[in-house]
Amino acid sequence: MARKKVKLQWIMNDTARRTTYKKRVKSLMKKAMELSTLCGVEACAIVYSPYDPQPEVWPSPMEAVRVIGEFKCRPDQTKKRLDQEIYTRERVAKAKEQVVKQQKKNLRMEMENLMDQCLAGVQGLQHLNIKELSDLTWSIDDRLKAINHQMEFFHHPAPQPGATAAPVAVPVAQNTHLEVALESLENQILLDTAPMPRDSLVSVAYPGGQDMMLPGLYDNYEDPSFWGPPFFP
Amino acid sequence: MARKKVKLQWIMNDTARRTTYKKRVKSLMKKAMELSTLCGVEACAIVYSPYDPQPEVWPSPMEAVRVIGEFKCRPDQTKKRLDQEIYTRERVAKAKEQVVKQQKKNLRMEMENLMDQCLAGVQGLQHLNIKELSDLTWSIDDRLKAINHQMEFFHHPAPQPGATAAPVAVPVAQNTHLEVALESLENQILLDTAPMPRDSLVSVAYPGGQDMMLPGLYDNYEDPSFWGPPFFP
DNA sequence: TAGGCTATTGTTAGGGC
DNA sequence: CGCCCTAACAATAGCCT
Repeated sequence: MARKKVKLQWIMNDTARRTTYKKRVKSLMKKAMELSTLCGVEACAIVYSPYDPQPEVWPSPMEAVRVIGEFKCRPDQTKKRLDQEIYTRERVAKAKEQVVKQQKKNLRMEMENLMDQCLAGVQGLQHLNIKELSDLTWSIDDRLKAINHQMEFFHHPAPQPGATAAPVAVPVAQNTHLEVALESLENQILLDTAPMPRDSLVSVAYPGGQDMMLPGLYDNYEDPSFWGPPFFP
Repeated sequence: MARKKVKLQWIMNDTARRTTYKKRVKSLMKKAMELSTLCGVEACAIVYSPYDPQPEVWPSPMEAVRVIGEFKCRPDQTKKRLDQEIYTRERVAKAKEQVVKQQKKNLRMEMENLMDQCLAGVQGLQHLNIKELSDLTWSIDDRLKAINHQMEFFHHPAPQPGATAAPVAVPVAQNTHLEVALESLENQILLDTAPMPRDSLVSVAYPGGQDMMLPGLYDNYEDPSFWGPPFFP
């Protein structure tokens, strides 16, 4: 019995995932058939799965290809919508890349500052009194906290500034702060770009209440003034 | 409140159809999204409707085109499946055409017989006694019944033998006997052809219990022996 | 693995506004 | 038309075989 409401996320358990797939894909096709019959509309649905060499297709491979062809070849607004989508997608990708880049830059700068301070401290260690030593320790501790704060956005990945962008290829149950922020950024752009905002995008939640600041929708994310380190003198 | 279980057929009422469409297409896209998320599979869904100049597409026009392209270009079994489907479809179309053709032929022959009998009756009317007159009337009546019986398969269309095939373009609530028979024939062929019969086609019901005989799966439906008039001397 | 079962959640037809 | 509501209907998660 459906004891609990399942969360909308990738099902880890293999057999459960397969079972759910089999049930749901069948339902989906049925729903498509019902919609087409009840409302007299043309429709098609295609699902690729690792459980079958052939994709699941409704109403038939031929019909699907025909329907899609009609959709692809339409020269009017559909074409424009496609171009618009390509444009938006590129814009989102570019913005995301800039966000990640700047985030890494922040991290690197803070680590360099920390190293500088450590180096200075070590070099002048013999000349410091207890008070100065304590201050140095606290200062270094602050820098460490700042670094940790920055690193939180990357969560799991190694804190090396030169590392590639978090390659979270496998589905994860818990998104990193960076991922959440990127998603929020994408939603902002989509909302700004879309002529008619979709319902699913209207409510842009910000889980976890992180304080990573997202820029407004400006065109050049290269400008570091948008990303100025909030805690650097 | 959903007081009654709706029948799976085209909704006549315009506003109700539109409302149902709006609700169901939204649900369909949601289901597609859930399936894709839960099971980590690629999927797309496209619905054309008269209620919107643009088709409803999930997950996006671009993705849909990409997914379809992948499906279309696959050279292996998918291609074979397409060819197989084309072959089957042609076979079904040919069989259906032959059925309609023969049905019309039957109708025409019966009408000609009726006319012959009427003509003979009229010409020899003055020589007939009461008994012969009664027999003639009953005979003509039988022929009329036979014609009506044949015409039942066409139901609404004009009974002219030269008329084009029943052009039931608009959705109808009640299928004609001919349509039901043709559907049954199609299902027979699909069952016979399909390597793995689909669940939805296994139960080929024959609503109304009509007595129109469907041929077995032979290759030449032209042979009138399969369609020999059941009530001709 | 695939079906069958059922408690539970999800969908939606029909109304009202 | 679109939106909200609710009861009736449908889908399905988790078990079991």
